[in-house]
Amino acid sequence: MPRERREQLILDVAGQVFARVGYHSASMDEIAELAGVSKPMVYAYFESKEGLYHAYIERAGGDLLDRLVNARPPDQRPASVLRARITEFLAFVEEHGDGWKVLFGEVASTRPFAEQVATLRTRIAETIRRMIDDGELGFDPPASAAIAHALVGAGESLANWWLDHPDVGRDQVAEWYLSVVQAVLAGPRSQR
Amino acid sequence: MPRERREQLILDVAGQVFARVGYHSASMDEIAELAGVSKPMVYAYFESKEGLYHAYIERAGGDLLDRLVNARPPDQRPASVLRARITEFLAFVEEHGDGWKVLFGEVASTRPFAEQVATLRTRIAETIRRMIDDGELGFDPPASAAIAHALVGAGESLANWWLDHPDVGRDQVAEWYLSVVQAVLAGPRSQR
Amino acid sequence: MPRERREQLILDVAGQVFARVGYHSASMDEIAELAGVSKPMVYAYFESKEGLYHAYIERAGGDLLDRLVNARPPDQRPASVLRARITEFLAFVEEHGDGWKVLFGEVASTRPFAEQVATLRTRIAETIRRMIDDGELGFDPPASAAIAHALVGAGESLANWWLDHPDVGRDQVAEWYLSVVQAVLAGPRSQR
Amino acid sequence: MPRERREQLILDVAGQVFARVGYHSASMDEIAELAGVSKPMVYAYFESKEGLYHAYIERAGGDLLDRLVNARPPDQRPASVLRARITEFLAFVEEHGDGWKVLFGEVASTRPFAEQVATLRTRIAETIRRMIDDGELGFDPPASAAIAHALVGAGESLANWWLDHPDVGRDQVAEWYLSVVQAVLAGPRSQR
DNA sequence: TATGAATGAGTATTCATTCAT
DNA sequence: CATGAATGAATACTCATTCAT
Repeated sequence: MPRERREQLILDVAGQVFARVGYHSASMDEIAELAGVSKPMVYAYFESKEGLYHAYIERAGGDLLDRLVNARPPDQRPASVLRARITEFLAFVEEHGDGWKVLFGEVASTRPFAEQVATLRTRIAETIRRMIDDGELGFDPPASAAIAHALVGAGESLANWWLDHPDVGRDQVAEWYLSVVQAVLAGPRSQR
Repeated sequence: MPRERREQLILDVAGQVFARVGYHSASMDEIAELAGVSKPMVYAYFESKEGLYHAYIERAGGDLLDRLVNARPPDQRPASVLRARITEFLAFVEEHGDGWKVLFGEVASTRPFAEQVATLRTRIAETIRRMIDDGELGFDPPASAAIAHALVGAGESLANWWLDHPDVGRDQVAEWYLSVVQAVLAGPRSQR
Repeated sequence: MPRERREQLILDVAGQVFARVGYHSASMDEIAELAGVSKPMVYAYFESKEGLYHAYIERAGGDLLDRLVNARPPDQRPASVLRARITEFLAFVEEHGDGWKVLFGEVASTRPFAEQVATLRTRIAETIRRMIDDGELGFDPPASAAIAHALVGAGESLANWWLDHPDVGRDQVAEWYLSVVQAVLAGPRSQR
Repeated sequence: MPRERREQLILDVAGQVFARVGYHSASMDEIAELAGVSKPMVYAYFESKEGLYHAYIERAGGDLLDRLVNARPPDQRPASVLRARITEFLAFVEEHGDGWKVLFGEVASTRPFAEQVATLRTRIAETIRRMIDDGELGFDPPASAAIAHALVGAGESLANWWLDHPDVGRDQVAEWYLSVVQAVLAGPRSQR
């Protein structure tokens, strides 16, 4: 088996284990066994447990960003673009449960990785912030960054709520999230 | 030193350590030493590491809820009530950094405690959901719960962003969060 | 409550605990609590866990020896004396289960106490050896001591078997033991 | 060094330690060190302290039973068979002191293992009981089981006495035990 | 390349024992 | 006389990591 394939396979297994028991409780023994590889192999490929986690975050985060960036809306109206991205985001959550749990679960605050995840979150927030700044919304730059983060957090939280209510359809959730984002982007003017 | 005082002292120290290195990496040895107590004392008071963590979450969560519930707005207009609560919330984050980090950091997804924290989050969300259902907003019940979670997540995320930008004033952040909440509560009608 | 009474009470409780979980697993905390006394009291009376155990063995061993020595047979024929003693022995096992378990259970080989129990066993064996030497049985002194130990062991083992078969009557067991002892005392001549 | 050899070596060392200080006081640290192995190895091979003890009992008990079963008497007369078995038994005690002490020392009553040892003792007793039932001795079944246990106990006790009197020859002790067993098997008829 | 075998360093937890009051 | 509060020292067990082959 070529190295590249093995690496991917190990990452898949590692993701399952990390998502199930968390970083600290995951054992290299288990990961190696589930992957059908000897432990020294895992070390040869990823250097250390931290390295393995790092690699997994990188891959999952990259996947997520790719999906967001490559979302293909039917037309270029802002609302369509937004809806397409939200749909992609929720698709990732649905199809890639392990990645989601790892990226936005305990990792987000587990010390050596918090920064890496924060970066990812900031990059996602950026895509939103740009939409804000591009509109005529009257949020100043610091405000727009903060608001963007708030919206990302709203999405995370909504996604987690969804995981606890799997009977709700993805489109429904997307609609809610969309309306939240739009309301916020439309701004406080609504409270006359 | 009477038992009650020591217990509080140990909880304080435990919170610092948990906030700094997380549950798994926290060592009972370190906690005991920082508290100026022998390890068996910690066990006598809290039974186990899990018990200690549990006790800390309970205390911090209770503090936060108390603040939210006891917020005293200048008048009873919804906007005033909301602003008062948001201010209390941010005050908790500011004054009680350890508690905040523990409650909304890795704990939230560390296995035996996730449920305890989820309960807290849900209770906070409830206070928001009630505001939604009481208004004339046209969100159906499942929607209102989901939206409430989204708003809580927005607040969490905003608070975390704030911790990374300490030069921004609390009132400013409160204003932003307020406008987000109000925009969402005002609902999708704004997107004419 | 006078000291003497308390001491006896503590010994009673200690015996129960020792019999139930063994010396090592017995905790001074539990003993003190069950006795309704504070731990320092136990230490004041018995110096240490070892001291407590020692005291218990002494008391239980003394009880057993007393019974054996004070057995009152209906007449002075050797068979009657023997039967009376065996009956007393089994009565002790039946009525004083804790004492029996402690004396002839793990203690017998738990290091610091083995000797103490060995002494007790030897003194019991002595009473048998004397019966051998007093007869006309043709056992030389070393043999008589060895045979006496064997008979004591037979009794122990029989008593333990009895504890596992509580439906068998005491008299029946006594009869069996008696016949074993008598057969052995009658000696190898039986194997014509 | 291949795994199987190491396992046996660790068991040897463990037996020494268990025989010397008993199960509870034995420390895995000491066993590992004496075996010239690191502690994790011991755990890798035997899972736990209990597992190690269990394995040792199993091995020692198996050895003892094998010897009893495989005893090869010069001819098939009952007396010869009996003598051969007794000799094998005493040989085990002599050559395999640790095993003997562990099997018939505190283990016999140390909670999680008592049953395992009781089983062994019962299987030994069975071999004797069969001799009783096969003879024309007039012991009823419950009696024969009880008597068999008594004889096993006599042997244990005699063996322990022997350990305290190492100057006595093995043949001599065997002779004594043989005469005890035969006298009992010959039955109470001798007491005319 | 690949692994079976091995370990150093650490962790939670327990318990007999003792002061200060 | 009596105890609540406190601890030193030890123990079983785990795990990321690395050689020797």
